[in-house]
Amino acid sequence: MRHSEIDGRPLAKTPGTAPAASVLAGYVVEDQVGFLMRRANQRHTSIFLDGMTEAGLTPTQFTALVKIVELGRITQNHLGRLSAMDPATIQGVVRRLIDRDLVTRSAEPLDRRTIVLAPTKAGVDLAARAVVAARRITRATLEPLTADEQHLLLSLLRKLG
Amino acid sequence: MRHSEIDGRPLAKTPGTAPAASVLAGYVVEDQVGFLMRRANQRHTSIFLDGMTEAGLTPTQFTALVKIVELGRITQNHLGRLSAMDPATIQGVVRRLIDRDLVTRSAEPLDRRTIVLAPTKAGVDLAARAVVAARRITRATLEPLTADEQHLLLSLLRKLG
DNA sequence: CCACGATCATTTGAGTACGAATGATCCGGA
DNA sequence: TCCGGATCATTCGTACTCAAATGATCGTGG
Repeated sequence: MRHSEIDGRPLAKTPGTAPAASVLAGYVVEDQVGFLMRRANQRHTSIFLDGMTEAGLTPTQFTALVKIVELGRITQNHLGRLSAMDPATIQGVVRRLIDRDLVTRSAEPLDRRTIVLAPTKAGVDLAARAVVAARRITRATLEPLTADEQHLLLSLLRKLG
Repeated sequence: MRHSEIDGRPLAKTPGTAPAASVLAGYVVEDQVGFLMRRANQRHTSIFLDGMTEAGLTPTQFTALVKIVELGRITQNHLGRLSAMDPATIQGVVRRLIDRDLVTRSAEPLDRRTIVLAPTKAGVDLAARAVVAARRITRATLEPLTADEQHLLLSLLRKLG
């Protein structure tokens, strides 16, 4: 059990490179939090994009737009912090919202470093419709769980945040 | 409650574009699964990269390498399925592992469409060291939760996968 | 008042993620 | 046998994600 023998498994026929699952010492990647969260996220993103085709928003674009509509006027970096995106990320997300005329940017005379974002009428309207879709998306994502499990998951994720 | 008045919140001073948080109808982005999972994932990725600097592996590179070491010989697309990555993604991940001489690729005469991947000695050695770091990373990620909560979270994520 | 540290926004580079298209190969049924 | 559908790997385009560097501006302590 301590010599580097290969146990039951079929040996690789590659000359020189002997595979040794034993070096992993029982580590199972697919049981790790990271792997499971990545998979869960992938599934949710897929559900999101499917359910959001009409609005044509990605998860991050949706988050940013909702916060802008909610707050009316907000600075770009501040929006990023509220939306859990760093300055480099929020920059691209906001640019795409502006390109689609969902958001406007204007100078802030009181602090010339910043740029103030505000929703357009189209942005508010789209956000309203997108929120309806988002509720469906949340339900679909959580559908494999019972109501109790759903609340449990949310509270655990909150603690992890 | 049904007319589109603005409730307590301070009104935006932008002329023309009146923000209306009411159109969101009580929707709170930061309470949604998608938002919470994205945040939890960000935190884990950050912990992972910090704890994996010695090995210099990203989460996906680590996952792919571990599966290759575990299986000894494996086809690229098959590896992608086991690692939860589509063909386009696994291609780049594997290329970087090959560039670092952690993995070799060889032709498969029995099916000339496929490419067989196998770990090098350096790949096996690195995987062994990386697994040690990965156990620490998993502990650090789950540290805010009690032991019971940790198991609960994993089982909920598994159901969601 | 001015110099220094902090903050704002942007850019670049590397990596993950996926849809869609492509070309090569495989395989099963007519 | 050969044809059509499936699978394999690659490439392209778009988007998110972060680190690091940059330049502009702000605010404060000396």
